[in-house]
Amino acid sequence: MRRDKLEALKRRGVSAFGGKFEISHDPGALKAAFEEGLAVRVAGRIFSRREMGKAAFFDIGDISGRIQVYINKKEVGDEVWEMFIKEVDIGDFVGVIGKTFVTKTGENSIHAEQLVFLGKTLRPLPDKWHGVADREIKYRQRYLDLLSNERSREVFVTRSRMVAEIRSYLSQRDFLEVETPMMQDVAGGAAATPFETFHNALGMPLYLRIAPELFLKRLLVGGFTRIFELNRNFRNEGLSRRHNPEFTMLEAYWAFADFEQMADLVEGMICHLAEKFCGGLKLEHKDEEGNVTKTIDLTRPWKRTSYRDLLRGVDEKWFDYTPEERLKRAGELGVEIGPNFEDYEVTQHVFEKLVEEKQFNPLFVTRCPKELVPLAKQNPDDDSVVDVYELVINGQEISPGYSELNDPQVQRARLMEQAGEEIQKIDEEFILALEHGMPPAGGIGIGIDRLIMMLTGAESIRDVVLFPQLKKKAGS
RNA sequence: GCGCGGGUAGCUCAGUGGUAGAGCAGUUGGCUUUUAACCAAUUGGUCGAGGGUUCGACCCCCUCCCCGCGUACCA
Repeated sequence: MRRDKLEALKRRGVSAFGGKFEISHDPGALKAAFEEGLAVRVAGRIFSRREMGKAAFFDIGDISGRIQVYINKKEVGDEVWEMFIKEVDIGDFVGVIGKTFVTKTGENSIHAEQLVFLGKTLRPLPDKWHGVADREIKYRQRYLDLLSNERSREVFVTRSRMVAEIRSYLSQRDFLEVETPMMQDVAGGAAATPFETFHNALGMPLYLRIAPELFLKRLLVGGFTRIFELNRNFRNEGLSRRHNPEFTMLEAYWAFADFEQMADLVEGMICHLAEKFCGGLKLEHKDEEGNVTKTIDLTRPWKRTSYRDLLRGVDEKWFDYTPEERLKRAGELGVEIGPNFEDYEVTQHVFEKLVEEKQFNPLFVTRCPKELVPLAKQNPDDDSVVDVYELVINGQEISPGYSELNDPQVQRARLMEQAGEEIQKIDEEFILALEHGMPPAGGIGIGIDRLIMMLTGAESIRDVVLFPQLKKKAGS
């Protein structure tokens, strides 16, 4: 049907897929800063049309927004009018040359003097009122979601602006953005299963990075003092509402700082984003009907509490129990424990289920057990804990921050302890770098996707990642 | 991986062991200030795939595929 119109356009001497068209305004920008009587040239896709015999209204737009156009037969001429009626469909691209005006009903619009055809759409757009509701279509064909759901457009435009703002926030504080390898010989810096690939010319396996940490620290050794990297990490693990196999991570390192300065930096940055993009520090998450389901209060200063105190809040005698008693108590508290859990892992699971997942307002968890964080410095007064924070907001870990471990001998020992059961191999090149001297430093990581979820009120990571990973459909 | 829910027209959704439905989109006609335009008519289906039960299956049973939620894995 629409293909027939391609032929009709050709007969009319009109290029079905258009070309250059100079514009004076983006549709949304024109609508936002409307001024009457302006000569304008606007291009966009037609999203709806209302015909009335010899005149019509239609809406054109793009990611910037939409604006209404008025067109009538007498002014554009019979030829263009006939093309508009017979060959132009919802979804097609057109250019409009005309003047801005306000309709009887008060709608800021463009009065078309000329209409230029700029591109044919061979398939119909989704329902104009409901948009795309099918999750699978939203994720597999994100373009249809963006075209038909205002909310999705908002989230992704906001994400883009927030990421740009993070970069500018850090560069204003003299942090330099750097790029380190995504393909690594040893996938270090975290404990996660990596994706494996193979380099033919070098004849060696390579791993997609699970974290940039060990390379960023090499740069501290090399004399950089304030650096960050904001890019993708890859982890070959399960998918969930909070996990996508590739996700965006910010890591920043600051020489001669410690984890508390890093906490201040992160607190300041997240509050800045909330004030700039979310209208303040009280965030409301809403369901599809617009009812408030959750409120997150980012008012400063954010609480800083030790890991052990938080667990004592669950059970004040938690650390007085024997490991066997803790295992039993975890069961009583309804926390499922795997078969070969170490004692600290039992405690960590109780922490995750009964503290982390219930914590919506920001909380810096400090003095975490050293087993959990082998790349951080031990506390000088109690070497069973490390000088770190784990920032929890919205029931999720949003950001860890460390006083970075820079003693190569201790670092090797700590990684060896860890490597026992984990697959992690020691990155000898990293240890070698540390032996050349890494300055004391603070470091942070921020899971950007989860941060965006928290700030935009998205329930699933798939709603803040443009193309989330899905299973390949049979036959496609 | 396991458990629960889902897959019906391009989109949003109803539906029943006995001829497959609505709204929007599309098509045709009418209408020169509409905005979920309106009025009239009309086209459109592998009911996720395959097998089974039945006189008859979109519906019941089995297997598989995909999506969602939960769970497991996850510094």
